[in-house]
Amino acid sequence: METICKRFHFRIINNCIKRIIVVDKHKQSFDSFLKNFKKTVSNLGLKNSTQKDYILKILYFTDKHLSVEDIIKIAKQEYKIDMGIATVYRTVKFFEDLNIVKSLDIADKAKRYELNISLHHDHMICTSCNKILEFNDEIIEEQQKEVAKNNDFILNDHIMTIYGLCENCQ
Amino acid sequence: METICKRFHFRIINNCIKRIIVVDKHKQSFDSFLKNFKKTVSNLGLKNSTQKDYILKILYFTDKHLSVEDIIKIAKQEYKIDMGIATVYRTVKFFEDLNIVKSLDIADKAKRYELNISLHHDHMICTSCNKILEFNDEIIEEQQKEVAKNNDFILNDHIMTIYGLCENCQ
DNA sequence: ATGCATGCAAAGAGTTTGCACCTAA
DNA sequence: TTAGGTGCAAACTCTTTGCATGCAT
Repeated sequence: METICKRFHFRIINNCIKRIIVVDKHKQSFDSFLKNFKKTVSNLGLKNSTQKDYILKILYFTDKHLSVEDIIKIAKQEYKIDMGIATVYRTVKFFEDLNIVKSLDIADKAKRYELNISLHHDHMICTSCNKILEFNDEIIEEQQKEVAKNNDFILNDHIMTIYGLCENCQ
Repeated sequence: METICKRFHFRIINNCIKRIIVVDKHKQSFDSFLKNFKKTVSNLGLKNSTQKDYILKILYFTDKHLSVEDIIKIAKQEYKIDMGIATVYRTVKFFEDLNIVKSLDIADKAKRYELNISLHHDHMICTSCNKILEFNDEIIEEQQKEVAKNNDFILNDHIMTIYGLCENCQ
């Protein structure tokens, strides 16, 4: 059972959703996303910058979970732009505050960042090759609400990460 | 529906299990646990030390998730022992390798450690007061296996953390 | 013109490592 | 006796901050 969800560029396999980012197809939606973002920044009384734009663009057009160093490297290689590390840290933090970016802790290593504009999903991390797979499972989502309710806890967010061996590393 | 599981010092509420560590009751079981641990260390051709013993004891007799600094503080206050920070880092890492300790990443802060000798459980963290509640939910556990299976992933471990507001902070 | 944003470098926080000394076996 | 353990300090990695300058509005 496999369906392709064109709208969100997700492939749905047995209730699990893997994100497939098809860069070119996003082009148009990115432009409007960026425009919208810039407006939000203005409305907050803050200033736009090419750095913010590029960091957003880099996060938008990747299927990976990037560290701050990754972002700087991509900016340099793909866009021939040098960005100060402090700027990138400040910007991803700002994006987190705006709730358009989520951070992900991977054992021992630097924090990684990803855009938070698609469906909520969780992660499977291969402990051998460090590959990150994404999934979304309705039953787990529902059951979490149940658990929170039973503990008088107001659920705002959650992280779920499965560690193991991916197909190739077994 | 509420049962008390005396053996493991857990209270079971609506399928959710909260750990209640009753320190005194553990006394006897700790002694045998420690004995067993020391034997394991010997069998590995490694050496025991009072530092290892105390770190194990501190982790055993707490219901909190301790950072390395916490462990040093408790050692000093409760047991009048000074331990080098490097020793504590090395020891908790060693415990992790032995699979008797698990580490827990909390946003932005130092890693926290807990013993891994009881039932598997996950965490709910209050974003207001930082309190950590533990829970275990069979449906979620099962569904994770399902997800892993559907993605050709061999599940070894997982982390699940719910963020929200606890009863008191709402 | 104003005030937020940037980049650099220095400072901080958390963790690891080298080394001389100590101690369990 | 000797291999591993410990504590100190230095090193390292990741992240934050202060400040002069740059740039969007």
